[in-house]
Amino acid sequence: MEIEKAYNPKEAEESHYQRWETSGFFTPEINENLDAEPYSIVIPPPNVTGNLHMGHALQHTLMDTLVRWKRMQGCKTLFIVGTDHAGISTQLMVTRQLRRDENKTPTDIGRESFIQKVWAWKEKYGGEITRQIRREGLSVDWSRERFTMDESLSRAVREVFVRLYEEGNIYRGNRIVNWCPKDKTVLSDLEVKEEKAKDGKLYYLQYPLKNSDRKITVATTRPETMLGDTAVAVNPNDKRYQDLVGQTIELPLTNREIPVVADEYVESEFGTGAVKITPAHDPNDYELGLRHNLPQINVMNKDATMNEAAGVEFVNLDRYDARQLVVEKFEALGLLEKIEDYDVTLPHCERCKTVIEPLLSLQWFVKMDDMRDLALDLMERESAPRFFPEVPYKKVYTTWLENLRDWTISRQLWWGHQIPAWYDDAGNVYVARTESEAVEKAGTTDLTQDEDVLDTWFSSALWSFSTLGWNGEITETEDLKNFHPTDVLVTGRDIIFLWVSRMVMTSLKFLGEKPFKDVIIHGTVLDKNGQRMSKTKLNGIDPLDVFAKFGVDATRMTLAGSATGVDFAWRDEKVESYRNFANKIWNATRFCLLNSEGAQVDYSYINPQAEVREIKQLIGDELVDDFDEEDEEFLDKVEPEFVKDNPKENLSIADRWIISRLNRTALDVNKALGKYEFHTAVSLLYHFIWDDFCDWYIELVKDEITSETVNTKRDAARSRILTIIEQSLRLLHPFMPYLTEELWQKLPNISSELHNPAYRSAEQTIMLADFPLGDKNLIDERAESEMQAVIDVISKVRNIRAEMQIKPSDKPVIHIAASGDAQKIFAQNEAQILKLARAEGLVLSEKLDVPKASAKAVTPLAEIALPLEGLIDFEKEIARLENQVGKLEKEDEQLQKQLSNANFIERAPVEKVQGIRDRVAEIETQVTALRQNLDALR
RNA sequence: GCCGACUUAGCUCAGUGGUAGAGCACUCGCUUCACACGCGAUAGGUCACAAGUUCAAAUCUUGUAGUCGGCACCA
Repeated sequence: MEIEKAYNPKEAEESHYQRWETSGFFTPEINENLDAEPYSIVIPPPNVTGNLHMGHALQHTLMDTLVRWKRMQGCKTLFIVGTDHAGISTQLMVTRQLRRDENKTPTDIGRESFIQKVWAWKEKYGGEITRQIRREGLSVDWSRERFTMDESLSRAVREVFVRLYEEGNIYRGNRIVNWCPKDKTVLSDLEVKEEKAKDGKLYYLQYPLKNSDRKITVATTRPETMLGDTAVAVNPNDKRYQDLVGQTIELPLTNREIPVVADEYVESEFGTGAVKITPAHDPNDYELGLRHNLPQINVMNKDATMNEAAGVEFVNLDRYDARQLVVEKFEALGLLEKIEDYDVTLPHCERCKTVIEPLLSLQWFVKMDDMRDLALDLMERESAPRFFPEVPYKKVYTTWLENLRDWTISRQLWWGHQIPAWYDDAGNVYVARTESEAVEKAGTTDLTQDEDVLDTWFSSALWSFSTLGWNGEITETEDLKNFHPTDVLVTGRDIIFLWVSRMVMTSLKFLGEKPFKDVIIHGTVLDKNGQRMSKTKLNGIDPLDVFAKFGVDATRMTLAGSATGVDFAWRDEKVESYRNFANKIWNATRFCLLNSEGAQVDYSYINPQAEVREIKQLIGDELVDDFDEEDEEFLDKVEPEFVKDNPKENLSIADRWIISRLNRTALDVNKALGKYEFHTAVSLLYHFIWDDFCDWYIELVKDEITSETVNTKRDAARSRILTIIEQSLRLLHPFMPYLTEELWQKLPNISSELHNPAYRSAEQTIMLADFPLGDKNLIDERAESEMQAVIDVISKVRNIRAEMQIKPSDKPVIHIAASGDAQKIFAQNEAQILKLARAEGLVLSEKLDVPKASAKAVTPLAEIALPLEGLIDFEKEIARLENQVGKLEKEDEQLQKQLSNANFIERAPVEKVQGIRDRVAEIETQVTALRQNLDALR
């Protein structure tokens, strides 16, 4: 068989995905088992404008690993994929393109044609992210791909809106909101990021009192807002100002008069103890204004320039220019007391980084209280959803819910779900699922729909069930029945509030069940200096570059290999090591294939009992109707017939050892994945395959495998190693889909017969093979410890060889002194010991009888000596032995310290104490032997 | 201001109440017939610091320092 010397990821990556997809392997319908347990995950929908980044790659890898694992186990598996319309960023992108290509603004072309342009843009470029998802190898069901603005999903949005409105949980009102002057839309609190201002200043302005020489000083960071001041407030208990309460101020730069009011909100100790009140431009002032019936004067336009209410001198000035002018004018009037440097953190638009302007504005809001309580109850009652890692996210999530405030859901955009509210001439509002429903309610066709659209996250909040068909009108589908609640949500911590919690709330509210059982919060991939990757810092690592350089599978291993929930700095070296790992597997398989004549993949070669059981079952079925597997007598009767001379039963220590290790690994991998400890699974597989299988097992059986003598024994050995690699590939498949499929298809005797029973009629693929669960009965402690004894001997001899600088071509004789039982083990593995330790003879005895010029070593079960006449450097040998004695004695010292502690003997568990005593005895034996050797050398 | 996480070998990170682990880098040796993206053998750590709980602490508790993150407030 022709097989390349090195793994070429690109070839494998290009050849399998399309077949997987078109053969329907990704759809749940591929599962023929009617009773199969369902398993489902919805992908966090990436922005339709988006490009794949490392965060996606990480979460996608984790989800796909779980899905592939469960699918191989026979679950009816659904992995839902789709994209998010991403209101603001998509609108911005198309706006930019419109300006570049046609030098027009959205307003120039009008709402309808602009939206058409966005759809056209989406058709043309929106597929980029889905192409990249395919590249990652994700086993998502493309036949169920969704977009948040699909007709059914949009219907779901309107349904939810109408129902929340009708029960009074959605309302329209005037509130101080976060206004982005650049994007010209309102933002929710979660889309605002607080950042330190570079050179913040605090301005002290003096306001003269009417009919008095007195002035009252207020401090502000935003002097331009004074043009909209409608009061000055002081604390009622502040003696300095008590007499001024109720008096009138002549507000400079305006011809308005404003009152001094008293309010508990003002802290006397802070600043001057007097606060200027601008109800239209500050949330606290707004509240205070309501309490004191103050007018609200909006002095700004939507782009943060001043409006006419600010006065003729200021109109159309940008807010910062206006600030400058206000300060200059106060100075000219002699009313500028001072300017201090001041550290302020200012709210910024998360997307465009513009400083947010708090603005009084008429918007739509959701009252969250009812839904919040549903989510909190769920956590209280069922501890659901379960967060991984639980600390700190369970608390973060709960605390946020407890302090939840109303959600601003309207956005001044055109791209998105237009708010299903219509107004008649009189300004009456009709909220309805459709325009005709609104017309019916209003009794007139003369209606105008609300111009605004909904926050993108409003539709995302419905994602877990809207993708499965729920839209209010349709509330029951096969998919909903089978796959909701979904099993696990995998996402970043930045959207726990924006998305995770809102999905929980809407799902509980509208379906009466949670959207998912578990939530995995993955870590953040940082750059190699531990900095967050960002577009502005240009330190981002493009997953596609990494794919091209090291392969998709190596990248996936790197990502899955990081501990769940923990941030980690990106290292190309790490991917490189998994690239090497891929190559290692490639070559191990290559070796097996180069020696595969007469061999086949057949599980009974590594688990003869499975075959025995199967045959017994067969015979049993023929002999008696109600064959009972537990019927020992019966079993014994049928056994000898076919067990005799079965080559599959001829297992060496090494065979039993690797089978034991394989099953242990399989058990542990399943256990780790069950706890979402991907990194544990990765590490188990890495070390089983590289260390146990490649470094030891292949070497141990190499001579037998490559033997030119054709016989059943050789073929059995070949079948065995092939089957072990086949099982290993299955275990690895959820992590490294391309490599494992590529190799699996090359193995002899591969067929759908190896599939999980649920997929027997599907075209052959490793992704539907039965995932090895591991068999406890095949764990062979004895084989493991016996193999360890052999490995110890080989390692010690290798150590002597290296330290004594013995040429590879020099082949000494190994003398081993050991107990009779141990001698038997070494005798059974003589050929392997000689080969791997590069020796030409093995002498076994109770006691060593070797010349003085010998190098020696001890293992727990054996004393080893290599007669090295003429090769031995006595000085070096003494140093080497002393080094070993030193290590053992250091350990002995620590253990003795424990044993000399009476409390330890008394209180520590008996087996612990005994374990230490045993170890001490072992050390003593070894030290004695080594010392005798030292004495002999001196 | 409140809450939280992290600090382990040169680097990046696992780990855990009972003798410190990996990958990479380093040192030495190897054209050993799957693989130099390899093989073999070493070396390297008072597990941030201090106190406490315990027979036993790198692991639990408290405090300190540094790093990072979330939330709130900001006249």
